[in-house]
Amino acid sequence: MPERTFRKDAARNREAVLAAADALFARCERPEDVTMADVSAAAGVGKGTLFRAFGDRAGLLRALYEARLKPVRQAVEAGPPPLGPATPPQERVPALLDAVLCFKLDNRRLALALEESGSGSPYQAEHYERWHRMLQGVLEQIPGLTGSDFTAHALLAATRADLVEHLAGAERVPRERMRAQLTHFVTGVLASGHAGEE
Amino acid sequence: MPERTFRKDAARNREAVLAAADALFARCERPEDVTMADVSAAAGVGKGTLFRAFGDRAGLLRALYEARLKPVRQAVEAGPPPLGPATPPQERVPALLDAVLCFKLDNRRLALALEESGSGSPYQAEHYERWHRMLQGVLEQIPGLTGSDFTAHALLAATRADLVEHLAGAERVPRERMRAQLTHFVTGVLASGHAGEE
DNA sequence: GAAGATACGGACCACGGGTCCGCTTTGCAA
DNA sequence: TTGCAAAGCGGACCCGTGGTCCGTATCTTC
Repeated sequence: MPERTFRKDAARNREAVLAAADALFARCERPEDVTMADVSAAAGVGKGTLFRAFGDRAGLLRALYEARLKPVRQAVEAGPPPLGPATPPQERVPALLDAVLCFKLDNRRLALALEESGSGSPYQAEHYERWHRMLQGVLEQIPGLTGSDFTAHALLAATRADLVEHLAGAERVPRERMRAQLTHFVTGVLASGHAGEE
Repeated sequence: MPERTFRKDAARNREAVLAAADALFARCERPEDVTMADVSAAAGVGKGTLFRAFGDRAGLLRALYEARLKPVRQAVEAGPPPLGPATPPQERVPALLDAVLCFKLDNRRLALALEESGSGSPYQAEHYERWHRMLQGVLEQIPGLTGSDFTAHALLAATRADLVEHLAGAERVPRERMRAQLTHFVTGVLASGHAGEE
């Protein structure tokens, strides 16, 4: 099997960088003033090492994001209801979006950094594609609901990192209130398929 | 009145810069590779002039955007239905969002440039605030609809420049189809307030 | 037309992402 | 244990970009 074997020091440094970046992004105010040099310095590593390990800034962000996202992904792909695949669509869609929202609330700076510095639009990122496909798939199982492709985009747009950041930061909307509002909104969208039918 | 009087050459140069930037953004593929030096060169003007006239990159973008947006704003604030204030809310909300969408379709690159280079999140821009206030105000006139603040944000999020760009560019969704989908989505959201009442 | 204010413009600066290459470490094999 | 590629290291370096500065040119006013 072609699974590359990594040298011990390379692996150690990779972890150090990941940990340092994590800490820096958590602490900082705006993600763009965590510089690559900062990260490498905080990790006690040269810039060259950092760039060889992750390719570029976007690569580092992606790696961090993916690592943090892993538990959520697993819960969605093979976990118990209300996130897992056994959930009826009507319930699962709000649960999915709530999970996304919570994730972004818990990782505000990181999500922000990824979306804005992610080398172009966030819509090219594979993790966005994954969410979109998943959501669209579930939406399609809801009878009477049309335009699942656009609907999935629109619903995900309501959880964009910078919007979340704005609401949580500038408008000081408390976490639970925000979750309730999003859920209410999503539920409304799902119900709308049936609204005009009577 | 304290209305500063501008020197003739200053005014001329300002216009030249605006026109040049407009052309460059319209032509380019990705907005971030229109550089300030490019703009000043295309306008036949020094960089100093450009920066004195507009402050910084975001200032230039904002000025351009505002200029383009003016007709739409007027139509919204004092025009005939379905955009103007005389329109019943149920109709006006989709019309407003359709107008935003069309504007972003017609000015893809510019809107993109402004949202991503706009010195931080787009949610701090005053034009966003204006749209949001307006939309929220109209939403509040719709009986049975709650959470107008969040709903306004969520609906506007569905017209984000990079989403529009993604759909129009990568997914090749035709203009009319996109408008129809957005309108359908918006109408659904509005109807949802009444869905659970019977 | 002279004088003061205003604007011009391009050389210049700071800074951040990303590269390069001589040196070190590691891991395998004899 | 020792030898020796190969893999990895790291910080000096490069480059492009936004933004500044100031001597010079242009406008306005009297």
